[in-house]
Amino acid sequence: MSVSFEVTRARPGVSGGKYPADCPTRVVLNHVTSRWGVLILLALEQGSRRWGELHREIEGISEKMLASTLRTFEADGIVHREAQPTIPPRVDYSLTPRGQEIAARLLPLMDWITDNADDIVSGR
Amino acid sequence: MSVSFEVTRARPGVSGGKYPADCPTRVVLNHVTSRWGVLILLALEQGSRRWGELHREIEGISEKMLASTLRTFEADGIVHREAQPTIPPRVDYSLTPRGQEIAARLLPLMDWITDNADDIVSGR
DNA sequence: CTGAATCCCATTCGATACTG
DNA sequence: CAGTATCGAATGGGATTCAG
Repeated sequence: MSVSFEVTRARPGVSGGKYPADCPTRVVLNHVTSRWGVLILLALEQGSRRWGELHREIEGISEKMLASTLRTFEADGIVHREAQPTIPPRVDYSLTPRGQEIAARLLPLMDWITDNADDIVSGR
Repeated sequence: MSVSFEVTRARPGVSGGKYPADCPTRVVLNHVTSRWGVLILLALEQGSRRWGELHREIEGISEKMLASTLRTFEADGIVHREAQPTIPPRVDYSLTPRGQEIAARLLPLMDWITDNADDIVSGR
């Protein structure tokens, strides 16, 4: 299969490389690290969530940003959306396998931040 | 009314927790995942860099954002700034131990993104 | 209940020009 | 070289309204 290019810049992984502006990497990175992206992924990492649950759990997010971030992730194949055509409607969001891989790599970061945020913010 | 939450601590790491809007965690998370934060940290993870090197290596970043992101990280104790009072001036940036801990947790994420970005963006 | 659509303001971001 | 100053543009995000 012609091997996805080492072109993506003959680099040994990210380490050692540059960060071309036009790289798909940038797009995905921006989605994941978007203002609410990490929080949504971490919430879903703990299991499927309904719209309202996400809205409540992620304090401060507006309906607009929750909707648009979820749609972006759905298009990326990171989040799965399952709507039940009932009344009232019920929609569940969950991570796809791909989303789970990302979330798994986000957990160590968040745990570290959780442990150190107080010190950092208070200038220690 | 104080209410200094031990709440923030009462949880078993992030896993299982909520994400209070006023939590220092949010502040740090927003710094790290700011538009250029991750790229700067990963560039510095490979070693000390001069201003101009960072500017060249991180394609697309404006001088303004490079300056302000670096200052934020410096205030957080994540990046160390060392200026030599020479002419022309020379300023080196490097990760503090704290910054290295963060960067170490960013590498697995970036490596995964590097490996999968093409598929995601092209809709596979 | 789960959104989509619209309006509008605040903040962020980027390009350019300028300085020690 | 390493920034700062400024300004206009883009984006984020709140509030409200509407719909299935």
